[in-house]
Amino acid sequence: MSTPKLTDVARLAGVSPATVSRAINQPAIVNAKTLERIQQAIQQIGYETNTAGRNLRLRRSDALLVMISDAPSRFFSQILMGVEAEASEAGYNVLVSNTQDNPERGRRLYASIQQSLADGILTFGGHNQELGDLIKNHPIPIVGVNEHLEDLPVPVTTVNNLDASRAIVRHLLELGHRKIGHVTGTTTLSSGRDRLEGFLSELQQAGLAPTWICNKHYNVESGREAAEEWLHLTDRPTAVFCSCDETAFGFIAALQRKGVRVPADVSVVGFDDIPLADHYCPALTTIRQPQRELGVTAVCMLLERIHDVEADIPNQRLSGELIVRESTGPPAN
Amino acid sequence: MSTPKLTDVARLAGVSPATVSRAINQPAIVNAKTLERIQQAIQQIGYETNTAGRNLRLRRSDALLVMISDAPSRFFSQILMGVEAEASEAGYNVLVSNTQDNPERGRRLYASIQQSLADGILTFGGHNQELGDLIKNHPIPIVGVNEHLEDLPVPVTTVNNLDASRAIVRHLLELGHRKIGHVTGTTTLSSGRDRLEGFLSELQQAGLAPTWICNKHYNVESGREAAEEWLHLTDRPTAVFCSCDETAFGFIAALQRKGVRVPADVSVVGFDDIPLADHYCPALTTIRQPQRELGVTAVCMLLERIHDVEADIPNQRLSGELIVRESTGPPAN
DNA sequence: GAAAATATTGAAAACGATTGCATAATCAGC
DNA sequence: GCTGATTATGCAATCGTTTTCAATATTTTC
Repeated sequence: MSTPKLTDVARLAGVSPATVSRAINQPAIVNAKTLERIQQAIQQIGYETNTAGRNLRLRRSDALLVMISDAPSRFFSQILMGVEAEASEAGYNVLVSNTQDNPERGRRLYASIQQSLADGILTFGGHNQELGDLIKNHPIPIVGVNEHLEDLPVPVTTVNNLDASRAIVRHLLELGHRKIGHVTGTTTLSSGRDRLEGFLSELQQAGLAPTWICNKHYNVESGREAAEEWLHLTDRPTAVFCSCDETAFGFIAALQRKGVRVPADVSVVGFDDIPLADHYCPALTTIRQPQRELGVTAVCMLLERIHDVEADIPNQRLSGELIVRESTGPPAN
Repeated sequence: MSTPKLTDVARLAGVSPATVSRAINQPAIVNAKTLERIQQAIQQIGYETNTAGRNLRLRRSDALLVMISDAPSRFFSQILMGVEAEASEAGYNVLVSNTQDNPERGRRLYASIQQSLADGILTFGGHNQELGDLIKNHPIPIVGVNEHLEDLPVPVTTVNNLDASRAIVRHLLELGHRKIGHVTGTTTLSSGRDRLEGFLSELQQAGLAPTWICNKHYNVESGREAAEEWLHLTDRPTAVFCSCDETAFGFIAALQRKGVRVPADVSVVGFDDIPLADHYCPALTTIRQPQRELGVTAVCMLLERIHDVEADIPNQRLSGELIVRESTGPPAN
């Protein structure tokens, strides 16, 4: 009466449970005639494999855990779509959990593996502290997304922040800018540091020093705050590289409110290419990140790692693409 | 040598597995002295409950499945945070899966319940077709988020789209507008229809007819397209209610590009209050949706339903709040 | 201090699926 | 028609927990 199980199928098809199991998992090795009878029985009573039973026996979960930090990542959902697609393609389920930046919760998440609740972990953003000790003791399949996990032997997939930032600076130099500023992202994250470093190194290569560096975070408020600062500068940069699109929007909006025009008075570049970037006024010059692909790549790496925890998987750097739109132009002078 | 199990704890503590299990799940009924010995043993060997074994025995999964459609919902990740928080509070895990608008995949998702992979389903957006037959045969714990599932006995949590839309129209009327237009959302979704209906009914109550109705979808492109149309109107509305913030942004940006000023030339209202709304130029008048709370409420309803599938759970309508900012003002005349 | 009540524990049977080993059935070759 | 190889199936153990039922130990009550 309740949900049908393997035994029920077996009885109906007149075979042993073992044969039914084989019919499902290795159809090739069971007699064609028998196979058909079993499949019919399965259809007839609407049998579905019970995951708990299967997981128990196989000692695995076919589930992936997505670790995130409370602040919804800038384009978390986009990446998640990539993750979901690739994982489900490979027959895995996707669990989402949130550490809420609480080390204890991070530890419990890690325990999911031991609990055979998940076979591997994808971690968004730097979760170093909570993972450090754990990973050193017992290597578990884990892959980082977007951010490097310092000092931890964890393979990571990111966009090439260094190159992308250099491309931005080069673009601004080509437009004729010589006084260039940067509103940083969160520099406790590797992406924030890399974007800053790319910015500095490309400037240096051109024999220039940064005109303005404003230490902020990846969000809209930072853009507004940066705009306040910019307005009070005596020697204003003619172009500003904001470390993400949201920050750029906050920056531009705050300036526009004070009558400063973009790009006539100051050029602004973002990073990420969120959907709105193309529809802002002015449309935003930015770096397009392969968001979905980041998710897909991460899952591929994780699956490899699950297959062999010791596998030496190199970090994947996907390249971002500079998209030139309306927010950048020649300096005013 | 491998991961420790209940038996190992039992041996170490010198008790039977049964007692260990009780020590974990109902500590009150086990002798204080024994309890402590067991807890020490658990600590010592680092025992973690194996979920598969537990799920098999208990015939449940402690997992929730979040169904989504491919297009990342406008603020999917925000709601997801609410879901995750509430679910983990209640000891549930959260699975994310994507039907990709494929009925077959929807069916398989549903099967997750039978597979004891998840105890209940949260569905974002209308997944009627794929669920219709299934739900009628076997009632399963399922709750809808954001959108009503037509003709299906599925409890739903949404924002009160009707009232919110009325509030918008009232706000515009108070400002003196008499020629008001609406760019609809996806009207195959209940939210799109409700927002339209609220718009119409409030106008009617004021003895007015809508000046312009533009049938679009929930995205930025729709806003741009609507702007094209608006520019070609002979009798232009002085205020436009866009069905979501993104659409409003697309609309405003496209107008600004043609030299039309907001709100001087036309007032624009959005819906959702995404983070950028407050930092756009002009800052957007919109409806604040309790995104996180939507997630929390949905989980509460689902848990009730899991507890008793037959439970009669009323739909929850959370109220949105009109946030007046800079994008609306008196008509130009 | 004995009987009755209560508090703790253990033995063993599930939960549902998979698989090594052994057996039975089929087939090829001579 | 017999031998040996091959193909199909079944038996039974196992994965790690939980829980019923019964047994034992500890109190309480009169």
